[in-house]
Amino acid sequence: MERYEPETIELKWQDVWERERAFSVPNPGPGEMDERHTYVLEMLPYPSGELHMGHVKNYTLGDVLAHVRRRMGLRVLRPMGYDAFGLPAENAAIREGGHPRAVTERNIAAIREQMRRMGWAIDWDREVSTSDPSYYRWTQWIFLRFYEQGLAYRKEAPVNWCPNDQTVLANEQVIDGRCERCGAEVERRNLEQWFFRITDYADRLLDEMSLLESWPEHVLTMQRNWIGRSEGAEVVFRIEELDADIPVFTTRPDTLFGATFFVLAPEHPLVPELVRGTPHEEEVLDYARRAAGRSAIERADPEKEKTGVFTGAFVTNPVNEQRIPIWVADYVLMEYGTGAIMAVPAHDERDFEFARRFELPVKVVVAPPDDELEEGTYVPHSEDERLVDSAQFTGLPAEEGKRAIVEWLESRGLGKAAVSYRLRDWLLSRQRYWGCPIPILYCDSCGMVPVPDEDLPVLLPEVDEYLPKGRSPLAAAEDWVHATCPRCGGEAHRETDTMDTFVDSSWYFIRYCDAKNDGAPWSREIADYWLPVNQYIGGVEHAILHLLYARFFVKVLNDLGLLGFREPFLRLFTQGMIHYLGAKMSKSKGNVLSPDDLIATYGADSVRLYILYMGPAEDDIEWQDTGIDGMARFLGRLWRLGLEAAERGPVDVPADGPLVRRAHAAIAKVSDDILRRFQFNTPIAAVIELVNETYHVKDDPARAGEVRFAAETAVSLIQPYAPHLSEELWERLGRERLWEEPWPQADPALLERETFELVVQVNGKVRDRVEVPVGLSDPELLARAKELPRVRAHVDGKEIRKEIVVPGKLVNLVV
RNA sequence: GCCGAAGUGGCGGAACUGGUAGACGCGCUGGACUCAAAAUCCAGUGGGGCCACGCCCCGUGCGGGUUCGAUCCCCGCCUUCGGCACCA
Repeated sequence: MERYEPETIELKWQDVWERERAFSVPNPGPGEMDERHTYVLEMLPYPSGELHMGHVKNYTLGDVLAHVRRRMGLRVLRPMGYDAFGLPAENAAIREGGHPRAVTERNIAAIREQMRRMGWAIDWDREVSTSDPSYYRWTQWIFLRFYEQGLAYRKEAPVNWCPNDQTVLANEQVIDGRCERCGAEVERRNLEQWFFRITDYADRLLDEMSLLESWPEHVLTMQRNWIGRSEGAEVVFRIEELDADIPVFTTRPDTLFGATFFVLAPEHPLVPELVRGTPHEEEVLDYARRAAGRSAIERADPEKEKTGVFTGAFVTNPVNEQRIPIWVADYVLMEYGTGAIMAVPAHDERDFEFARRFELPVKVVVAPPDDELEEGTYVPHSEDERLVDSAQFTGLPAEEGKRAIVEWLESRGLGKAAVSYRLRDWLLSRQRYWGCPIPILYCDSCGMVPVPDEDLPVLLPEVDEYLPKGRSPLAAAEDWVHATCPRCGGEAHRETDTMDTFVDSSWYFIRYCDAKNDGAPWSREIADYWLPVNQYIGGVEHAILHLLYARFFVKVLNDLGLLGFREPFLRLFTQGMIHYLGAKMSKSKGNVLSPDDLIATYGADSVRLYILYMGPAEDDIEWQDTGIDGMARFLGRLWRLGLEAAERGPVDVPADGPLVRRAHAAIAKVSDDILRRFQFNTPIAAVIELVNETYHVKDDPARAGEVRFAAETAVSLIQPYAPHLSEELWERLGRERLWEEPWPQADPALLERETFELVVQVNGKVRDRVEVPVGLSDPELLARAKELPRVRAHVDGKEIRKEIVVPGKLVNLVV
């Protein structure tokens, strides 16, 4: 018999699919706008190298889903593109040596070939690359719309600087004080940079989570933590000496009477003023300078003892007119709240630690009712606490106390209820070459001027030296930098920073809908037809970064009237990572598996099957070298089964029979697992079982019809996983175009059973099983159970105290 | 420290709504075919015990609880992984 040779079959069908543009899905025409459709999207790859096993898993998952949904009769959008601008691609170019464009194009070509070789059913007519002028023209266009709304702005602020990548980073790109991409310790620098006002959308990013259909709870939690909304109050403290008011943010206005000192962040702008000409000036400024020089990691070290200096100045607590000393300490962060705090050591662990170190008073103002007050100690938060020693508020429960004190402050103009967020505005400018130019001009007389829409795209200039050097390499392109002001016609120069790559990827899923449109980024009608994405699939590493940014973009674009929906991704699935030899795969560890090698050895179908068979798709899993052998063996079995059925020729398929019923059970199981449970490993096991059972009776001539039906069903069900082999067998079985064949339907009548195995327990322990007809009454089932000898051995001579019958399943006798 | 997820054979995992624990695959053992090997096919495979071809006991991280019945629900621990972390 002809051997199963994956490579021959796979190349053949890949050619067919490409020739026929088999998976291209045109946009609906005017009369088709109500057609049933779905958008299956996987996160697009960075072309910073070739595809790795994580991509293989990601895109195979999406592929299975897209195949099944298409065969269910839906119009399925399943596009692909490349996140080609940005640090990953540029660093790859520097590593490999070569111009970023050349290296990126080479990587894209390699990835495209790998995708083709995996047999993924992609609509290649919508392919998009974010570094292509036809794409980034619209990234710039969107930027200008944000700019017009005041949502893109420039300001000087302390920012994160990566000394290795020689650029600033967004907060989201700093992990434990280190650069997300290269691991270098980031530095603080005061620089003028471009920001997106994502903080304006903080509440909507939280509240509109309710519009999502299905996101993993841990991703929502991560986003909530990242946004970090806290409710409290802003309270104004007065510095008489400077005739100035300093607001602080607190979540505990109920502890206001317990404020015994006050702390400013070292970077607080009032610090120099406060100490000018005083004996404390030198010491305080010196402390502020040293704090500025410390890295974020050093400053946040929880082991470190708290440091600080007294300024010699005092503020007045608005609730009791008490004057409390002002300190400067680096445990107060300039970026959060107002950069100043009221310190309540009795009710805040950090303030308590500081108070002990510098021998400052500790005053308890909130405590459980019967607590014996011990002054000078830390009193942790408790459920039933009430205010003590707090003038007219004494005795109120803490929650009521908060409200009452805030009201009192508001009525006197000394404070107000306030909300604070951990989220910062998104720093989007980068001092790197390989990115989307920011379409802004600086005119000597008009100031900052946006590039008019009709002048887009602002093309990325060619430069000789694109290596990072701390300021944008674009500045070296002098001809490009020099421009004419579109307003006054005078001299102007271009913004030379480029955009963060996450800007590019915040709207690519919209462009896919209308990828060839050169008059607009998309047609709203088309975008509203396909979007929001019904199923998004990708790695959990983007839980905050990309997924938060894309949600923000869609909300803004919705406000601008450019989109008719507010959330981009209704359902999100985060796949687990693939480990190899006990660790995450990485080049430095030398434990990288190459998809190409695996395809060469086993064929794409076996790789596709095994990557999903290994375990639940959301779990991290360990790749086992021998595991894939099982998939190759299974496909070999199915191959022989199919060929033998094909050779036997057409036979009548009986309407019923044990194997026919098994096949229908498999249809039900596979469909339910994929479509309802989103579980991709167990369907494979179900088809393997069907094939094994069929294999055992394949040579029985009396059952040829059943065997044929079971074999065809197995081929059809495994098509989303192993499309090449399935297509080949389908053709040899005298059929064609399995990828367009309607998804099989299980006949409910054939899923019904005439008998079932009744489990009989005594005291909850299984003692016997017996095959009985479906539909017996409870007393009949009990009677059957009690007849069984093994049951009698445990029951005879004892009194049956209770009888439990679970219809269709089991009987439990309690003695 | 706070928040979240997970712990099941030699291994990856299955058990969907509280109802047969270990589906399916890997590995391993024995057998068939073969001069031999590969491939393929068949059978077995959680641990222990015995009056051993059938039955008994134990068994889903640990200790309790609820229930006729718990991998599943509740309480308390342990371990691992992930996120946040001087955020006032």
